[in-house]
Amino acid sequence: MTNPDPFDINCNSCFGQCHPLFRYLTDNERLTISLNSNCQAYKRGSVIYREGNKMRGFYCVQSGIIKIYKTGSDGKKQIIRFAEPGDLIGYRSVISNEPACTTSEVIELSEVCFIPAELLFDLIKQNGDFAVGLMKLVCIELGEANSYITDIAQKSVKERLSEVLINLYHEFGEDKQGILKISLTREELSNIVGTATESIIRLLSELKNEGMIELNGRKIKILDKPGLKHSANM
Amino acid sequence: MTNPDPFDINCNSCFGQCHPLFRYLTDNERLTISLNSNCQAYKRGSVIYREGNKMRGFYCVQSGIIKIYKTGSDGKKQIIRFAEPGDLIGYRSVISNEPACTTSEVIELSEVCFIPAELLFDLIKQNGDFAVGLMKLVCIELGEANSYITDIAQKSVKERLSEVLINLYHEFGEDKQGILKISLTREELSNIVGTATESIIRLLSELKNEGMIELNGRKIKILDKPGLKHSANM
DNA sequence: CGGTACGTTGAGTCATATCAACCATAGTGG
DNA sequence: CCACTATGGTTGATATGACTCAACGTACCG
Repeated sequence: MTNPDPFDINCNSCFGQCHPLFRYLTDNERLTISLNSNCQAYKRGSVIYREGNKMRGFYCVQSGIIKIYKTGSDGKKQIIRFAEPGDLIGYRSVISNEPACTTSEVIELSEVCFIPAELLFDLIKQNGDFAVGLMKLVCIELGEANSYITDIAQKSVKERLSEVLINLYHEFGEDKQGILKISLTREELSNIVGTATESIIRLLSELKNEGMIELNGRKIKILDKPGLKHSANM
Repeated sequence: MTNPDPFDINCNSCFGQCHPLFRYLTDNERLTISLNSNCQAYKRGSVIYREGNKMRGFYCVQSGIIKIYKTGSDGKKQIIRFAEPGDLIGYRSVISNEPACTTSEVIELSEVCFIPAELLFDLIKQNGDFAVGLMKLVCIELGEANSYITDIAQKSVKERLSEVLINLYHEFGEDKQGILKISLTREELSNIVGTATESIIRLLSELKNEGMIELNGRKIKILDKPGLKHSANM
């Protein structure tokens, strides 16, 4: 339950790393944002915003990895997605004007830039290309959510785990030794797949025995991508 | 596999019944739309657009009920949501510029108005209030999808069925005799809950025996709303 | 009158959750 | 420096929710 305090950082070069969306902005708009935004670093375990919070703005991720999850009625976490450098988080609740429907918690040391809500609305209204771009972003996320619903409802736990591993590979890639760059606990994996931790452990070692993956603690190496995809029924 | 042809209808008064979103439009914008849109009626079983289709525009529902579903890798349908009078369908794929990720099929005789994609983009760029309103719509849908993911991943089939019944009540209401206005086959219910048809049948009669609901073929009457909510773990 | 779609019930099986015990590791405070 | 505690990982045994398969009933429709 530790929740380390964030700390201010210097972020002159914010927009360099930011979402391609910001390319649509005029110099003037960019200036307004950099005058009104506020960058902070958060350590692993920090919560950037919590389910139920009223959102006064949204965030742009400069570095690190963040998990976005919902808490079910029995307290179990369900990871909805991850945010990486360039991603925006929290904008959904800002726009829909609802309390945050998810919690976002840092997995790897992250630098995050806060941008107040009013600026977001101004940009949407002033800059049509930005509006279309942002809307495209939400629509893609919605499409992914729809697929996720179908998968969870219809696939077996093993199929889902295989699919999750493939997705993590596509999203985060692997290092020189072929190890998945994102490192998750078994529990976090179970919170993505939507199952018990023990099931994840058993199925991971099944996949290992089938030669699909190699395991070394939290380090996961995918050995047989086509095999895994097949196992995921993709 | 029948797919009755749609037929043209007169739709002078389209915008009267349309989504509140359209209130943001100027008279001029409204005129442009009514000159370029095209209303048709579709019978039960008709498919308005099919998963994988390239979308040349989106639709505004004037009357009727439409189910929006995805087909899983084994061919099983997963109903994502329903569309009612005033709802927009198909806009997600238009904006994200992807092929349709769902199929929309008519459940009850529907009048539907087609609006070409270019007009949508023009409106977003020209009319800031419209842009914000539409974005709000997508964001709310995304929030609902996130809840759905969590529910399907964590709740039992019976909890989900109870919740679906409550949701159908809120969305469609009941007639004078207290019977849910939307009438679904057991299979359609199973395609919402994400389970086997037989399970739905058994659980419906369990809920009946517990005094939660009354059954008469497809007619479902909710007797004990608080009880159902409790059974849904809401 | 036969066909087709829908609904129901029973029996058997299997995937997955749950419960419990145990080990490894690392951080903490006295 | 050591005992203590928390966290994460693993394994086995057991229970059960939910699916599958199969048979049959029912109703409507051309």
